[in-house]
Amino acid sequence: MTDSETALLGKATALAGLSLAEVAMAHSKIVPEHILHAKGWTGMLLEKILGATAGHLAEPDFMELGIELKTLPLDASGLPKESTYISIVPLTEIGRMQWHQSSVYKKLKKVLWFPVEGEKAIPLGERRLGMPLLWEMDPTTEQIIRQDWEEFAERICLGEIEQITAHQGVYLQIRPKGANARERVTGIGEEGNLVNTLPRGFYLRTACTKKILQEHYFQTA
DNA sequence: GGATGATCATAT
DNA sequence: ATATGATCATCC
Repeated sequence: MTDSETALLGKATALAGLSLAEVAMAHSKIVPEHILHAKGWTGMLLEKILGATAGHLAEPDFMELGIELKTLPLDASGLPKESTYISIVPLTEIGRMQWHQSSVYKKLKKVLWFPVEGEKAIPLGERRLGMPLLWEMDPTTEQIIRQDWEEFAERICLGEIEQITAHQGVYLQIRPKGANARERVTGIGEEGNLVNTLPRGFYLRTACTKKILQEHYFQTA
């Protein structure tokens, strides 16, 4: 591990066990009353505290380190509660891209996973942070995600975006990603023409994050 | 109860 | 307008 990686992991590890209220107070932030109107608050808080730099770019949060920060909401059993948003699907360009150029690869290559209590019964401020994990995508996982991505890329450039549902993909899935169902962006139609369609995002299924947690937080035989 | 499709807030 | 941060609400 490089010095800057060690420093980042150290800063993150120092937060483990703290409640979001404690973390927020230490940084003069107010905990929102209702998470319904503050869905991304935890992730943005940690980005700010840890010094993420990428902003809205299609690059990892810590660009110089190539590390993406992801909070991981856990249920009462300590398993991931939700899928993880990765990036927007570049509908008109994905056909000309290679796996290693994709934002999915760039963002998942190295991830600082930050588990956080995610049960709705726990008020946002009382939710505690878990022990962060600096994770590097292993060849087995990459193979699965890469195959998912390449299948999606092929279907999208063949104009099949409207036929893709969240059911496709082993670890990766494509779901709508926008303000609402009336949003429109440019995509590729069935005749190879440009059409208006819903914006889509890549998401990582809990099947993948469950496995990551299993392999790194639990005793294995 | 889990997953899918829809939605909410913010930054630039 | 489009990206980021995600969780909600409903269906199965």
